[in-house]
Amino acid sequence: MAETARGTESRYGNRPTMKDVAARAGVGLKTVSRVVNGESGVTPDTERRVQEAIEALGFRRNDSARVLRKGRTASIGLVLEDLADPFYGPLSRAVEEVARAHGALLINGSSAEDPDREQELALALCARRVDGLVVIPAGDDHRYLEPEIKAGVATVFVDRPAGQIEADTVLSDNFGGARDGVAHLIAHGHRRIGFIGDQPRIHTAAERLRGYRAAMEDAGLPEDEAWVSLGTTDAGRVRAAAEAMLSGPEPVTAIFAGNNRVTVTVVRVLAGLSRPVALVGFDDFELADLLQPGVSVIAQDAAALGRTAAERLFRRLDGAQDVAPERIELATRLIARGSGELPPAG
Amino acid sequence: MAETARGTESRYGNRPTMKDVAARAGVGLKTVSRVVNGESGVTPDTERRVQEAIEALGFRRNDSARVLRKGRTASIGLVLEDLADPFYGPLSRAVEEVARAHGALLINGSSAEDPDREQELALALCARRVDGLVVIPAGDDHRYLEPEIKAGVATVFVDRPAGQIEADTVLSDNFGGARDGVAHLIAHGHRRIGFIGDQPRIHTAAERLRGYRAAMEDAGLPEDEAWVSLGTTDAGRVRAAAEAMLSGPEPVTAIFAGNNRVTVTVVRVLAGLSRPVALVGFDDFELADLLQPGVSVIAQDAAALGRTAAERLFRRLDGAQDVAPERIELATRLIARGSGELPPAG
DNA sequence: TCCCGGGCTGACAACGTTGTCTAGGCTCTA
DNA sequence: TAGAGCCTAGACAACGTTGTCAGCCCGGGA
Repeated sequence: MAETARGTESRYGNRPTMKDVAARAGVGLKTVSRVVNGESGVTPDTERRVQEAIEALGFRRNDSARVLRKGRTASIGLVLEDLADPFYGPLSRAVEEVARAHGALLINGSSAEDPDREQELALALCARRVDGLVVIPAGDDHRYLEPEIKAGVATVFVDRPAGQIEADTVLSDNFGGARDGVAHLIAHGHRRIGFIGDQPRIHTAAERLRGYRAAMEDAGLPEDEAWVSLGTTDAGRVRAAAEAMLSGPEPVTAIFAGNNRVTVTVVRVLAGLSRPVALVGFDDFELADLLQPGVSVIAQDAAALGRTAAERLFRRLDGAQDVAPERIELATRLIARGSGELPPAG
Repeated sequence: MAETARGTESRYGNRPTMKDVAARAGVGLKTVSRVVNGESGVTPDTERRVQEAIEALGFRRNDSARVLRKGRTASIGLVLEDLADPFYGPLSRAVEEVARAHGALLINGSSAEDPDREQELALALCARRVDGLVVIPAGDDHRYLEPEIKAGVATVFVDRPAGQIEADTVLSDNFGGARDGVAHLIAHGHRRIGFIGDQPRIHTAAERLRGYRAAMEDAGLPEDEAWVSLGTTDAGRVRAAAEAMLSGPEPVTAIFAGNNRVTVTVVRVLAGLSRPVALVGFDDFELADLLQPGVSVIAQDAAALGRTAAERLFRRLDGAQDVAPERIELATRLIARGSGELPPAG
């Protein structure tokens, strides 16, 4: 414990470096570098000696030093809301696959829907000198990223638009999707339709509400304050909102749920009811088809969002710096499974 | 376009460095470093001048250089199977939270259940000099990590044990969980019980099969080759397996599903059947309670697995290097929702 | 025999930061 | 007023790698 194996090739507790490998192989530092990087111009015999030394010492190149020297990290950052959310898993995975195809690693962090945390995370990633950044915004002011973008950090926003700055953005057609979903309910005879959504400061929530309103207006239906409820998506709040709009003298006969978490809670509430209430939810979810009745949804393709964003990002990294920022909108798809086709009860 | 703003404070296209900030503020390099790191010993006036220069130039410290100098990256790596799998989302998030509490970032990658890719990823993370590594093994030989561990990379394996090396491991009680689940079916009168699981080379799959066999044996029940099916968890394979054991002269009256993906497919198969078949699945999943009947499961706590592993890792990083590797096993929990309590039909 | 060219190889600086050490100016006390 | 001591500030080396450049050796041609 007192006497450690110090001073043979490398200091105890420290990793061997190319210098150590070079010393052991009896060659120059640069030759080791050449072998490690598979550069040409090394005789087979020298290469073998170096390889042996690498094996013997358990050498592994220090990428921090490499990055410092080369300027590129071959890694990109992903700032999302919550890795545990089933919507972001596939999105994240899609980004990772594209990154992998470009030889880059993915560093990610969850903002937990907190703008300060988003900023902290994004800037920490910039300090690591990620080559690019994919951001699912929690806040609505991204001017803090301007110096970074100017300095060459390719940045793409996904799922929600950037605030106060111009940048590439990949979105689902939240407005159109919600409008289609509500129109679907209207087509099945509903006139009193509730909307339960996320907090209005969140772009997707606002857009979906706008879609709901557009569909109601298109159909010449009145709107009732009591039919719209916005707020956090925790089960308690959503349950209360649903129960409120389902009671009273003129209860809604159908509900449009603003996202997957809301939908699930609404399904639970409706399961406890005796009369049928129609439901369409935004976002698809596993097993939606197995419930009784199957839950009709507006599906968005999370993987496609991630893939599109990441591809856009690497296109910029591969030279298209001066292309103007673009806003890409992906279509949504109505999947009818039964719950949206129930006729109005009562 | 030809004449760029070169040579004022920093080269065009490159980020400003502390040197640039120092020049602009008219102070020494080290003073900038002090300000950036909030060290003491700088007069308020000097600090203000430096801060102004930082703002003006949009300076952000280069953490690569910092890491090179300091030796610690304040980041840990997570190698898992598939970020898009609903089981790994919460696990990953839990690891991230612990990392965040220790001021570290999380770099992660999916192995896609491919041992070579797992190794490639893990070693790439080591080259980045992550301080520690959380690994959900895809392969069964991890000797390739020995030099890294020896060099000080704290490593913890989760969900499945390390192969061929001694290392900290955090597992669920797969054997006990499966045994309890099958015993639950037996207690409700079943004698012909099927087992559909993942590939036997995967540790969890093997353990769960062992649990199934133990429960059958404990109850003195015979075992039939035709009741056990192991293989990939894609829907086609699982569907075929389920249909096979549900047909013939002596069909099973209950099925134990080896993981969440299998369970979901089995639920689909059973939904198409006229007679009731009992089911218990390993892994809980959202909405299991809303299906008809509710799906009984053996639940493991993915977040607890991740949290426990990450805490173990940081305890090592915080000085407990010489503690012997430990194997921690977390209990599972039977959640009865109806599908496991169906009596044998026919 | 000398010179030239090409293939290998290594010395050295640089990337941007932090730790160490020293210098200079100030205050405080005798 | 001189000396001690503290506080602020900057010069410099080092972290481990890669790019540049120069040197060596060997073979071939004149």
